[in-house]
Amino acid sequence: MDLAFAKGIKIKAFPILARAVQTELSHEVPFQAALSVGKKRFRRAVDRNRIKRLMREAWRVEKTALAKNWKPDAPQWAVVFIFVGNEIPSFSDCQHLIQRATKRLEMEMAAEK
RNA sequence: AAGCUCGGUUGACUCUGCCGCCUCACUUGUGGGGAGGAAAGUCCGGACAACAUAGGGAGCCACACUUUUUGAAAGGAAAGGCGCGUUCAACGGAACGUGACAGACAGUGCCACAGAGAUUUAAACCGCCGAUGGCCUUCGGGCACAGGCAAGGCUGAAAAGGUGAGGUAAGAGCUCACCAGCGCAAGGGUGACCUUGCGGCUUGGGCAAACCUUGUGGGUUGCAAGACCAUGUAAACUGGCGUUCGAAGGCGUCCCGCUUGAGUCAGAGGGUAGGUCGCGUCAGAUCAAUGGCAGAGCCCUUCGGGGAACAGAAUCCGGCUUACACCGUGUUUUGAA
RNA sequence: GACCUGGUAGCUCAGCUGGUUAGAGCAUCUCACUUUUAAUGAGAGGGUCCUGGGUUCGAGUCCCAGCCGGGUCA
Repeated sequence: MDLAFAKGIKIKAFPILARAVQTELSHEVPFQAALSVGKKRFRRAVDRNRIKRLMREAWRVEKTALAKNWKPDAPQWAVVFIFVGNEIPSFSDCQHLIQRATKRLEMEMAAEK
C-alpha cells in the first residue's frame, strides 16, 4: 500500500481517486484492491461502511473485464481506491465511476506492457 | 395537530430468482449461522488476567431517609416517613408533583457588597424615652446632658424566635397564653418518625455539590491485561547508588512488618514492531464479513422517485446515561365541527 | 479497546480557597506625531466564560449530564 502511494499512478474519477502500481503480490491473483473512506468527511461508521460496500460491489463487477485475459505469470497490480466526495453516492453512480477508473487502468496496463 | 408523562417493540419492508462476502460442518458442492436497542458515550459494577507471597495502620475513592424485595455487585422496584412547591380547602387537613434526604449540639473555615450593626456580652444611623441623676424653672413644667431602650424605620439572601395580652419612663421571654424550635421522659411504630407531658428560653441562621465527622463498601491496573512462538540487537558506553553497616524489587502513595537478596536506576544509542492463543460463544475480526441486481406485493409521494430515524459488533455479561422511529395509555394547549 | 487532559475577546493565554467591574499581550477602529507609511503615544470597541440542568443569597470557579478538541498505552 505504501508503494502504491509512493510510486503508483494516479487515476482521477471524481469523487473517486485511485492509485495503482505493478508489483509482486503474495498470492497468484491479478489484483489486490483496497478501499478507503476518510473519517474526516464521514463521521459515522455506518456511512463509511456503506460507501466501501458500494465501491467493493462495483469493483467486483468491473474487474472481471480486466481479469479475463490474465495468466498466472502475468504482471500483478495493487490498487487503492479512495473516496473523496462529501455525499453518499448511489450504486449506479458508483459503478460508472469505477468503470471509468478501470478503463484508465486498462490503458495504463497496456502502456506498461 | 403539537408538547409532556408512562409503557411496549426481532426496532420496518415481505417473498422469489441470480451474483457475491465472513464463518462452521461434511468435503469441491451443498447445508447451518451472520449487527443493535441503544452495538454509542465509556459513566458504574462484575467475570477474567497480571502484579512471587501473609498481614496491620494511615491516606485516597465511592455511596448516604426507613422497611421490604430483586440482584453476584452496581443498580432497580414497591410501600412508608420527612422537607419543599402547587391546587383545593379554611386552620383538623387533603390531593398531586418533587427532593444527591446522614450529621451544622464533634471541630475548623466562609457569609462579598450594602448597612449603625453579620456571628459568642451583636449593633444606636433615623428613632423612642429620659422614671433615676444633672441643668433651668413663673414649680405647671422644660432641656435632651449623663444615661436607658432592640418596639418601629433603613440595608441585606439572612438582623438574635412569631402572634396577642400584661408590664414599663420607654422597652425587653421581663411575665403569661398559644405556636415554632431545643432538651428530657413516657407511649406508639420492625424502622425512618410520630403523639403526649415536663423543663428552661443567654434559643439566632445558612453553606458539608467547603474542609470534615459518622456509617457502609473498595488491593491496584487493565484484553493495547497477559501467555507462547518467530525475527532482530550492543552481555557494549557514560554517570548515580550498592553487595551483609544491604542497593533495588516485592500493589499507584506513606509508615510498620514480612520477604527476595547482587545488582539496579538514569542518560544517550542499537534493534524488533510479525504471528498464535486470550476471543471455545449457533456473528467472531488483527484493520476487520451482512452487499448488489431483477421481478411481484405493500406503504409514502412534491409523480421525478423513495422504503425510514438514531445508528455498525471487536473478550464477554449486568446496569446507567444520551440519540431516535412506530404503537398504545393518560394529560395540557391550539384549531375546526 | 482502555485511560488522561482541555474548551474564557478575532488569536495566544491569566483568572488562587465561589464575591463586588471577567483581565493581559497581539490584532481591529479612532486621534496625535509624519509629506505618507511603519514604529511610537493616547483612547475606544469587542465576551452565550463550549451547551443544558442543579447546589448556593450569589457559579467562569463546585456537582451531574452532554457536545467538541488534544494526548498516552501494544
